[in-house]
Amino acid sequence: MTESELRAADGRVPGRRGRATRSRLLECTAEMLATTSLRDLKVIDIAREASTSPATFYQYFPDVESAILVLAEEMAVSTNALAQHVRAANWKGKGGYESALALTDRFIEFWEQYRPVLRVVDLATGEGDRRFNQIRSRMLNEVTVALSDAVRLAQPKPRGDEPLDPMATAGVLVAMLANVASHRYGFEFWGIRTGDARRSMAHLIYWGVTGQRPPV
Amino acid sequence: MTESELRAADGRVPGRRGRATRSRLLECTAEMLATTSLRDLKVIDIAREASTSPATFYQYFPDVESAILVLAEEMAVSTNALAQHVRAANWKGKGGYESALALTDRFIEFWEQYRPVLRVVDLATGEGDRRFNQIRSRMLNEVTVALSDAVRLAQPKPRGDEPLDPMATAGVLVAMLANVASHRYGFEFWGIRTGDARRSMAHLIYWGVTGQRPPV
DNA sequence: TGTACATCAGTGAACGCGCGTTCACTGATGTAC
DNA sequence: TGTACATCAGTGAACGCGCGTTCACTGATGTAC
Repeated sequence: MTESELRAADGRVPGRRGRATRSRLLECTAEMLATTSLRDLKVIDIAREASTSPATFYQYFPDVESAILVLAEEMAVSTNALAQHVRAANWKGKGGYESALALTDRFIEFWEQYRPVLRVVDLATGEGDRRFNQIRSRMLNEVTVALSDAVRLAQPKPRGDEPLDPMATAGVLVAMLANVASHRYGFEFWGIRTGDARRSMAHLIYWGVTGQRPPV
Repeated sequence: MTESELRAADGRVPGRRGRATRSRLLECTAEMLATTSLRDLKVIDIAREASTSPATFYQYFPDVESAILVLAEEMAVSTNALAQHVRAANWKGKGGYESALALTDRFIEFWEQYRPVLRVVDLATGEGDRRFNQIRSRMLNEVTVALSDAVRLAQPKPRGDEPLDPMATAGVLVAMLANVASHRYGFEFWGIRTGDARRSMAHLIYWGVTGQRPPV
């Protein structure tokens, strides 16, 4: 286990050239996923697209899902940017509302960038695939925890009964962001303008985090 | 077009027996979908489950997706219960918070009931399938419009600048409900208790609808 | 109530495509001296 | 700098499974008289 070296299917340790081919295959997988359903994404096509042969694909990945899993892991790593953004944000007063708007934008950008991979992650998660499920959990967990810290700090002391659970509130807000981001098209279809959805989200985030009415 | 009669593949008009077989196939499709991914759901298996033959399946549906489409349409019809629930709700004071809690519960129940079909609807929508996309839009639209009416009525007159767009706020809230409902398992995984998520959602709904802080 | 005919319903068995997958091989690259 | 050998990398071509799909047929049900 000490050696977590990359290995080709037949046990070879890939050199420069091999690794280049492998990442070309990953790129092509990502590209094709943008225009093709997982169901219709065939090893042969990916290989052709990467101007190589199916046999080569199998040298690096046991199947298409495994290649996407690698892409998903790469994506998961880059969520820490979102989390850092949340941690760096200021949640007081007008600045807080700006932070909420900015977070909304970042989320939507992120989703846009990884839309095809996210599609598969969601699909596989829904079907009970453990590996994708873990990636999904891990990747959203970091942002959610960061946001829950913000909630914990910004929330006023409970006036009445028991306060809300910060992690629950953060989780719900992240769920909101995630779903709006992934169904933007549906919003437009209903005649909701992106700007309006953005402001509604920012309001809800501000409410959720601070417990206060936003300074419009 | 006047005759929108059900027709079997070869043009026959199904009688009692035929319609019974058809709905048995639908039932089995729904059942199997609960434990099988769309990818692995084969005509042969559905047919076997319904103790009939693949040839019979093709008598009533051109393929598996089409059968699921029928199930999705049935589901879409039953969303009007959700919409009616929203319309019947009272959003003032303590009762308003109760309404928010109740709506949350209804949503989660609904999602639980149709989880397998919703999975496919989301998947197909994500992949750009028009038919499923339309069903999704239609089914969420009714609730969203109902909720936007509530927002319009309950929202205080704009103090400062421009008010939020009610439809946008409603859409965002519905997105939140939908995503939390479909990823309940993920919440538990993070150690968030269902009760806490429920309260956080109700708070956000109350905020979104009334623009006021909830009466804890 | 019974018989004959028409139509509805279901299916066994087979065909064939398409794709996943593999293997024995050729070609490319690297390195030792 | 050149040559030989080892290892890395890539692939053509084929095999075969599994499934979608169909067709010609048998069986069931309904109805007319």
